[in-house]
Amino acid sequence: MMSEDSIKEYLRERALKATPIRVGLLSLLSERESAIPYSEIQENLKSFDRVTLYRTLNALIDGGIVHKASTSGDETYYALCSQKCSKHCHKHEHIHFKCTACHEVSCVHIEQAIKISIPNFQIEEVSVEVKGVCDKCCK
Amino acid sequence: MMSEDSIKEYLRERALKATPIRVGLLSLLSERESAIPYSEIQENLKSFDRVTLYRTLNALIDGGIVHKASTSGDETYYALCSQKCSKHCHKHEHIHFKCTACHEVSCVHIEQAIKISIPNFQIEEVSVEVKGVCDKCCK
DNA sequence: TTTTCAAATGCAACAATGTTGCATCAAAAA
DNA sequence: TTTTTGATGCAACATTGTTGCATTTGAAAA
Repeated sequence: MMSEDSIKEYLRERALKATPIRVGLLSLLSERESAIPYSEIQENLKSFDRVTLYRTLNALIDGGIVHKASTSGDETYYALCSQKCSKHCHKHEHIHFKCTACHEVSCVHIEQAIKISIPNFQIEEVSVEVKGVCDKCCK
Repeated sequence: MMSEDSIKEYLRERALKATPIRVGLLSLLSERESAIPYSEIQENLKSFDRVTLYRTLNALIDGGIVHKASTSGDETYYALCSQKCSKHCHKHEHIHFKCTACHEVSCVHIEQAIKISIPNFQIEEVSVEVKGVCDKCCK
């Protein structure tokens, strides 16, 4: 959860103008712990043009503020990056977990690094998506 | 690489009629080692209706014969399942590797199982997608 | 505060992707 | 060969995503 002022400051730090749709998108993403599907973002920001929303999402992904999560399903989910990401370095040391019960997608930070090596292959990026039942639904 | 006859037999084993588009799709997928992007499949099978292709892909995925690979990029890739998959159990003990040089997507079988555990979460399925440079392009 | 200007927006038009209903056709079994 | 269930093709539609361009606006300079 971020205040409007801190969102604006955050945007300016990244050389992005603090426009209403950007502030709206970041508010939405920051007040939720889980990643949010595109359709829900669209619903929440439907006062803005659809094209503008696409451009906003791309601009914020480009700026290292937002990332796509769980693209393997039908819908694309979006979530805030940890503040360590930059324009040219989207590093996510977490996995995306999609709960098959509540359908929430969350970014789970894991202790052990995932290391994969394949002979003669040069690994640049590993993304892991896990499906199952989350702690809330396991109760 | 599978013969037309073995493809037909394979389909019937799974209670799927051996129609021309299904045989065509499976021929295409089996004569290639890597996963194939939708656009290329579409191009190869353009004599068939676009709708029929979608239904064919879904039917074969449903039947445990084909799976989607590397959905996180822009395009969906498709590949043959190992013959162990069934209608209700798509188990893939491999990762999807997308080469950033040649853009080929391949299913790489890895020795060590990927085990991920998160406290209080029940894990059902783990999918791993790796980007980097493949052995052919590393030379 | 007002001016300035690059960047962001909204709109129109388009392209690609994916889905549904329905009449017709064909694969596989009787 | 006939039958029948499931697959196909076509039309129409829905969603997702993109591009060009005129207009507006955020933020910095005057």
